[in-house]
Amino acid sequence: MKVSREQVAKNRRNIVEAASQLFSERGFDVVTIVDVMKAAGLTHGGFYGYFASKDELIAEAIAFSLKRQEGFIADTFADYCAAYLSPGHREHRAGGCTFAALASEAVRQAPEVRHHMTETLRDMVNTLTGLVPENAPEGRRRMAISSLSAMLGGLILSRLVDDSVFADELLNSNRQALVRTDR
Amino acid sequence: MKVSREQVAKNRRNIVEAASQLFSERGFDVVTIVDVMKAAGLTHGGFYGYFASKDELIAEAIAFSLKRQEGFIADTFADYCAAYLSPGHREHRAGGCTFAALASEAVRQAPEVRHHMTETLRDMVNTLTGLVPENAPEGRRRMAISSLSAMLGGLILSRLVDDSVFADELLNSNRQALVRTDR
DNA sequence: TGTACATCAGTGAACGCGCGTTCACTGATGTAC
DNA sequence: TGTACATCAGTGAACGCGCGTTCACTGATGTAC
Repeated sequence: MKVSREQVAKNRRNIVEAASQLFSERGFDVVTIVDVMKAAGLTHGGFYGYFASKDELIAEAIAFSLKRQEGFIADTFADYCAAYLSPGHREHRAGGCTFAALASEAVRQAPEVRHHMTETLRDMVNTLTGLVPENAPEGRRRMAISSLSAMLGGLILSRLVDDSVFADELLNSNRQALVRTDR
Repeated sequence: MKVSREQVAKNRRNIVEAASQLFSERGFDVVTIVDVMKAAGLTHGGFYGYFASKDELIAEAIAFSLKRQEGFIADTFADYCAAYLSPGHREHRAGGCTFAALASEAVRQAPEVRHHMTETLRDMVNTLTGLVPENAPEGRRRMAISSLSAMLGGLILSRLVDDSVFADELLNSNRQALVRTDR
């Protein structure tokens, strides 16, 4: 049955948001269109009224994930690191860092998706460059890049490891190493 | 047709090695058994004479990848970083670091696979702890963990980015940040 | 050492299943009068 | 404002395809004499 225009807009948002979360949690290949539509409260048949293909949904879902990620701001470098390297972030794959969630799979997506991720990463580096506690300006950007890399790697490893003590150590050691270089 | 015992052993090794490379390049879900068997010079029907399931192959292929990875040694911390953060490693997903290649997908594999990766990571941390240029012993382990995280994150981002200048910067900044902290 | 035969690794057709995708149909929406 | 009808979002059955997996068959291997 036909639904109202507002409902259509709402459904579209629900589909993209559900896809964004499910892809981040389980990956592009594992999550099916049936999964996404069910999570959005619809049946699979209606999908192609909104998107031309699963790939189109993937592109839009990643765009949504990246946009939400840009809303993540911190007042200080230490706050940024503490939030990124927190157990909460480790447990919350769906709403966390897109790069950490889809790290090794995103490389194989459409050029447009990779490009969008590249530009978002550029923004993140610039943002962090402004926060980094370092005097020399060219050292600041370098430190932003290395800090971001360490946080990403640390979070990924912490999620992978099956020993909770080791997992916590991976988070804490990275945080301590990053804030220790404050000077 | 039946083949000799040596050929059987050789075929098994070929299957595992082909799987290891293909999984690292393209991921577990994308690579099919037909792909693997073809790469090993066989047809798909023979697969189940060697393995009970695709999951069993995945476990063995990862074990192979991790074992090969353990053969990667460096004399100094700087050498280790330079080799890991090299353009060659970035381009060579198939034979490179398993953690970087399968970062976000390995989490969803069998507990046994995650456990194996955990123990290998532990070994890598210990190895690097011995190489790290730092006096305080408890600072050495922390530095090994943060360095490994930064290298992993840096390599993953460098592979993801669609701008080669930015990709190189991600590698170089990480390397410089790591060797600069030599003291 | 040579021969006869049982073994069994490899082949390729075939299976069931679940995926992405299509489509005829339904019935609420929203427009025209 | 009320009514009649065209529109079209959502449904669920159905499609083709490729996947993991099975199996009857083949013919080289390796063993028993």
